[in-house]
Amino acid sequence: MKPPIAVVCLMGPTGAGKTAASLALAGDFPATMINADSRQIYRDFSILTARPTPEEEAVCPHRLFGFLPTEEKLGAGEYARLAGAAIAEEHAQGRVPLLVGGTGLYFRALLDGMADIPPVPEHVAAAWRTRCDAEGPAALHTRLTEVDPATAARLHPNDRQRICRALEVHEATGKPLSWWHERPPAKSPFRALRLFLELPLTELEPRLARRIDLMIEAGALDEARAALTRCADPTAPGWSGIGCREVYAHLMEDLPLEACKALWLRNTRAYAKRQLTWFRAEKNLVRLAPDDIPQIRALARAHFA
RNA sequence: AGGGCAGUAGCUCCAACGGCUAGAGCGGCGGUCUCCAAAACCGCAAGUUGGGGGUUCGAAUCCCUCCUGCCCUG
Repeated sequence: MKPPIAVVCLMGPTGAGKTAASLALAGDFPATMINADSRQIYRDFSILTARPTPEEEAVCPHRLFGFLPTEEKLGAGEYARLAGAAIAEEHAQGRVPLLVGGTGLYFRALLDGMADIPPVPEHVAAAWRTRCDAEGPAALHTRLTEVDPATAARLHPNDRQRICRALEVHEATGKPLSWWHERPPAKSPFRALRLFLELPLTELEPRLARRIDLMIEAGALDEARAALTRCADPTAPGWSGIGCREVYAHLMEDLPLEACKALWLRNTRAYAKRQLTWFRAEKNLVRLAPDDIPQIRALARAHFA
């Protein structure tokens, strides 16, 4: 049994300043940034997902940023596999992994592990989604009650996304989802310091508004136009990011720029709020102010020592 | 100035003939989350129905008046 690998995580709502804080740490260690953001993985959306700039990326190695085409998606399990492998490689080379991102589920999958469910073939998943569209989620919920009563009991009849997931897992593996969940996940190979950069919504909102203007100045619209030439399907996974879809509506559906920006801000704000809700319930977090760089550095130093 | 139309939750709007506790979507607030997660889902709060008066057992709804906005005519 190998000793656990020490990692430091910088978590927090969008716009809190995670990237800036992470760069402050880069000078203290031979750091490698590991992306833990489900949007910054996309190759064609750099500005729109607030990815580190090329200058920022030049400071130290960055991994799992901007590698996925727009039409592909990355589930939490697959993310955990990739990130886990990247961390092990970096650690083996004497580097210090710094996980930076705002996707709570990705952190959970990587750090706490998930049930070891084999991948479900896409055609199986698609078939259930199609059936759900035709029959409605309540009908499938009733069906789920028969094959997996435990899961059905905790899912709302309207929750089509999770009902379909439970049914496809049952079909693909022959075991109910609850059976998989009962098996404890493997012990985490990481010793993680979880730093949560917290900012109340009232302070976040003006920052988010300003960031939208900065993104547009930085060429967000041109970035979206370029992305369109590679993938023009607005339902593709990469287009579902906040900012991407509003800009798509502006470019392709005559949404005026001002309306686009207003919608963009609302959606970003709502997302930040959901993140705060998620992390509020999360245990083992050290909560600190995003601009408390000395404290962040001290905690990281102590953790890696 | 005259005529017409409108005013209902923060926003956009629905409420046959006057008749259950004035509803919905969005937003807001709170929550859930073990593989679409910047996703998906759930709960809650919120209205002196522009103001005032009148008719009526009962008015968002009918009548009068005032206020505000839009349109038409001059």
